[in-house]
Amino acid sequence: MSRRDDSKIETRELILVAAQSMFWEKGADRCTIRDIAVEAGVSPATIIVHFKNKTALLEASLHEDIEKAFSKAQATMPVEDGLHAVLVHMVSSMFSFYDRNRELYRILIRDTFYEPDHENPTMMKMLEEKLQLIAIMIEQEKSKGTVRNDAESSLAASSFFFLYIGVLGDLLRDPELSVTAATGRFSVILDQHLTGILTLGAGS
Amino acid sequence: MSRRDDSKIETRELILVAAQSMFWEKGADRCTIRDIAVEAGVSPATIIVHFKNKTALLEASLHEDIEKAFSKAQATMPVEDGLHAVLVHMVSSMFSFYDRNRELYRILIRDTFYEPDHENPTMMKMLEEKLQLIAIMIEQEKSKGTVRNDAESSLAASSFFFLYIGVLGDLLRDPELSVTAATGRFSVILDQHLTGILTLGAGS
DNA sequence: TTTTTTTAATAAACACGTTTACTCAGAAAA
DNA sequence: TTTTCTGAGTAAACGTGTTTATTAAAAAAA
Repeated sequence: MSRRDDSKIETRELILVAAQSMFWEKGADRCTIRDIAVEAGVSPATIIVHFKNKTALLEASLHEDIEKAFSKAQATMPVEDGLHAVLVHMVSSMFSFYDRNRELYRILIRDTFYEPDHENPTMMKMLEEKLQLIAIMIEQEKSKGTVRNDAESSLAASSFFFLYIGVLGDLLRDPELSVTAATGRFSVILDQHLTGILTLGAGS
Repeated sequence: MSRRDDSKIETRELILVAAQSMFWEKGADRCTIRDIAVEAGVSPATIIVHFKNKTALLEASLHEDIEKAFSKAQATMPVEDGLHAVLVHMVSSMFSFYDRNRELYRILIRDTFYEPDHENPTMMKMLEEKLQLIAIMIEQEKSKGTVRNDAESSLAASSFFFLYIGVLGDLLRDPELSVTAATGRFSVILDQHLTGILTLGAGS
């Protein structure tokens, strides 16, 4: 590692630290690249050299903590209590995590989620990874016999994710909605999804 | 109606027509308010006077057609074929509609969906309306006896919507994904949701 | 009719993300 | 060591959404 590379990494870290604290305190929309540049002691253009655009900087600022929160939730999964309990636990944990700064995570998702072909890949990459994990869990439930064998597990994982992101959206948009209420909402929705809402024998 | 009000409406219409054709042809991101202003023969500031911001203009440009597409789909619902067929029909119709300009509708959703407290209300208002409709349909299925009475229908409607918007997101983000494939994906997901993915007796 | 008030429309300016053209210190080559 | 090359960092400029201050014409009041 040359001296030049060292200082490059250092600069990147300087920017990242400044961005993290400023995004967190003022909100992503209310804090400009110029603000962060001043705080980090670099020029605005330098930030773009290191992070391509503001959204990429936001992703870089937040994704590590999200990853950690997920791992922590995963480590405390009530594996004995069945699929429903496990999934509600994961969702509830993440809801609590995002609740610490709803506004900020709302903007992260807004600026990340509907980009095409994953132009800002960090966040979407992470999601796909997690999705894979869920699919594996469902596959394991199949071998336990609790999930029907004909249920395609990657689609079931997608469904789970769509329901999760849906309720999460409600949570991030609506300041009136408590984490508890959102978790309850998700719990019911998941239950409907697992057991079906049709009367027996009415399946399509 | 005074002469001033008349000309105001006329100006608004001028802007709307220009916006519709330019958004459609160049895409929302690649066409500026200044472009539209020139096309409409007004100043950029006038557009903001009439529409508050670019997103509001985009909403106003598109919402009527979306409404029409939905009504058309609703009018051709295969009501005899059961809930699954009806819902897949609605979703399939809307997918085909959005397929005419995926890029444009992707941006509409991106700029609309994660706004807080419904700052740009047009699109979200519409969604809530449609959600209400779905909830009523599910309620009717209950009285027919095809849906379980203990399934909360507003949450069931939300679920449906989350699954729909999830697959729609896939469609709008991924140019490789065909309408047929997306519809198929949704059909399976909906089936899972209606009948449940758990083995019988394994319900929570 | 004359005066006052309202407001649709606008030009100019502003804010902010991003691009461009350039510099100069450090690495590589001679 | 001297020269050449590379690329991290930047100042200045640009593009574009939005705000501000102003105007003038229509409506209301006198």
